[in-house]
Amino acid sequence: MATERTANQIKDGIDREDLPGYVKVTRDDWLRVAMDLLVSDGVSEVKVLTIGNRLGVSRSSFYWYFKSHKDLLDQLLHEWERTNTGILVRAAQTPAPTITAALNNFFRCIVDPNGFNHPLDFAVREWARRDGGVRRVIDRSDEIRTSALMKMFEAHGYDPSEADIRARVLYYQQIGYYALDLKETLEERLSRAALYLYAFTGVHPLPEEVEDFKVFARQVASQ
Amino acid sequence: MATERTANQIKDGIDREDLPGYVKVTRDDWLRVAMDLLVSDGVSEVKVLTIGNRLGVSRSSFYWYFKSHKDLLDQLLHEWERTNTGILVRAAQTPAPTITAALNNFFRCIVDPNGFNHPLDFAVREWARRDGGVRRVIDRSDEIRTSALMKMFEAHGYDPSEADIRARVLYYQQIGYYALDLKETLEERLSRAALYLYAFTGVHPLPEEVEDFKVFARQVASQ
DNA sequence: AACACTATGGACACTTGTGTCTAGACATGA
DNA sequence: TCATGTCTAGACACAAGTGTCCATAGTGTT
Repeated sequence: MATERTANQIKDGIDREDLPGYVKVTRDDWLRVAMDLLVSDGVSEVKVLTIGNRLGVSRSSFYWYFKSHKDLLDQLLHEWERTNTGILVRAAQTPAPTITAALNNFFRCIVDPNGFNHPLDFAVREWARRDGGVRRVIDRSDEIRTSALMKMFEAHGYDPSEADIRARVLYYQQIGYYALDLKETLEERLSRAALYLYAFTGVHPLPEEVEDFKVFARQVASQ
Repeated sequence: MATERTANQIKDGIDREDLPGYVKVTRDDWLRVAMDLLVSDGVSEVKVLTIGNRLGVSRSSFYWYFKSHKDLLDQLLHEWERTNTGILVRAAQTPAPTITAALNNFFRCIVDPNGFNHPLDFAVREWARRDGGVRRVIDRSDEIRTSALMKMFEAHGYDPSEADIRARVLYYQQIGYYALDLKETLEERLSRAALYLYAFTGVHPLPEEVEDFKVFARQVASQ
């Protein structure tokens, strides 16, 4: 009896018989669980012990893959920097016939689960409050993001100072929305889409543009 | 030699000879330093040891005034609840001739150092992410605040659905602005005031209204 | 079948935090 | 001046975290 799990079958019940040698978990496994913890509970909960327990592996094993706890955190920050800002900037730069369509591109990447990762963004932001190094990295990213959004408004005929303000209001309110951590449903959010678009651009969106966006949002949400 | 400070002269060099009996610090001193730590470093840094060191007093003394560490945190949350939301709601309810003037009232309380305390608000928000009890308290406050702002827009002729959106954009972006923790100077912010007002209301503010606000902001900033 | 190599487990040392207990310092009032 | 009551200091116990050391479990190789 006592059907003990073999070394390669721990971890969420997924078989890992492909792993070479006497390996229970990989470096990526440590990183993945660390990232989950960072996102859901904040940097202060990213603990070697906690991750080890989740992986069903002893704490000492961690030090085979990472120099130290700080080493792990550096990797997480680097991963954030590599992904989130690039996604947002690319969305802002996507060509669009009207400002409303351009804004739709922005919101597409916001609501897409495979797009901008706000829980991660927010966790890193919180982390930055207690770590000057992180603070510097995040300041650079914010600058890059807002200036990309400003260029987006400029490309649709707003003069520089108005483009700057609208970029800020748009970006700030989006960060604020997730800072509030509201529990709205998708439909609640979508019911306000047309009015949001109007408030952000100052022009009334075409009904078909609003409808396009709603279709897209429902589609990615049901993925 | 060895000019030792007497028991009543610790704490930031302020004489405290008025304290009765053999008292070095008061309950309020513990609360005040705890609040400072909460605001500047987050709830995880509100430690009995740290506060005690800052007050120049032993840790044990803490337990004379508070039942436990959690007891202290409860007091801080209660203090936040008592102050911040009320200040914002009162600003939103202040009578105003135009929507621009009403918005100026809102921003007045935002920039006033004696008004809305955003570092505290943000610290509590961060805290809520890891504490369901705090989460419930903060959700209630957000609801109260946004609905007060919505009523403010409605009172100036916006229909309910537009008032709702404009209240949300205004409140979300304000939370976002402080979430970003930008290092703008007051003049940088003021240079954008007219455009912000336009973006939030959809109507161009009168020059004298903008000027009124700038005068007020410079005045409270130099206090 | 012995070996080598990689990754893991467990014991240990150290640090930092909370909370408890008890002796004692200090002002005040009789 | 001496007792009283209020606050404080220091020692202790305990828990949870990081990091180190070394033995050893498995795999793959010869």
